Amino acid sequence: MPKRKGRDAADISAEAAVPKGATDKPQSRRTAATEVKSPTEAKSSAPSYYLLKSEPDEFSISDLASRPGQTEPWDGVRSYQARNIMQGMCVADQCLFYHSNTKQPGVVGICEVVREAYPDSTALDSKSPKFDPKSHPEKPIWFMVDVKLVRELRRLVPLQELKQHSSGELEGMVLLSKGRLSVQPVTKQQWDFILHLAEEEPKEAS
DNA sequence: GCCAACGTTGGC
DNA sequence: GCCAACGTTGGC
Repeated sequence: MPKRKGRDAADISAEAAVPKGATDKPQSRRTAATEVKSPTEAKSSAPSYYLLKSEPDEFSISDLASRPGQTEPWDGVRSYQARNIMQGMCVADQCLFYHSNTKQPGVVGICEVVREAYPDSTALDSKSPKFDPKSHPEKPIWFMVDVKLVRELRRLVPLQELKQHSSGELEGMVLLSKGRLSVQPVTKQQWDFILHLAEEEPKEAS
C-alpha cells in the first residue's frame, strides 16, 4: 500500500503537467545516469548510482527492511525532474537511501533497482493521497521503480558531514546543490566516498 | 519565452 | 515552526 516516499514538489495542477514529450516515452535508458557510457558499455555493464530521499516518518530504511522480500515500489514521486531521472534507472542500479526532513538527515543505507520504471499506482488510485486525476492507465504521467534493500550502513552519514566535503570529494554532488530533488544521480566517485565515510567512526562536527 | 509570484521542500 | 532555496505556474 502506498505510502509516499519523499514529498515531491507540489501537486501539479491541471494543465501543469505534461511538458510535451515528457510523458509517454521513458527516455532512453541510461540517459539520466551521471556518467555517459560508451556504446559498447551501454547495455549491461557497470551499474549507475542514485540517491533516493524519503522521510523516515513516511517510509524509513527499516520499513524497507521489514517488507516482504525487502522490496518496495518507490512510489509517490511527483516531480518531473525526479521522474525523468527515475526513468533512466536500470535493474541492478544502486541507490543510496537518504532520510530527509528529520532530526538527523543523512544517508542510511543502500538499495538496488529490481524493476524498472512502470506506472505509479498511487497516481491512478482515487483513494490515494497521491492520486493525480491527470494520470490514466493508458497514459500514465507518474512512474515508480521497485527497490530492494542491499544493506543498512554501519552508521548514518549525516548531511552535515557530507557538506564538509562539498569542496573536496563530494564537489558537485547534487544533494548539496539541489536540495529539493528527491531522486538524484550520484557519481561513482561520490558513491565510493560516502560508503567509505560510512565505515569510519563518526566524527563530531567542528 | 521571460520572469515575478507562489507554493513546497527540507534543514535548522 | 521558521524561512531560504528553488521548482512551478501563469501573466505578459
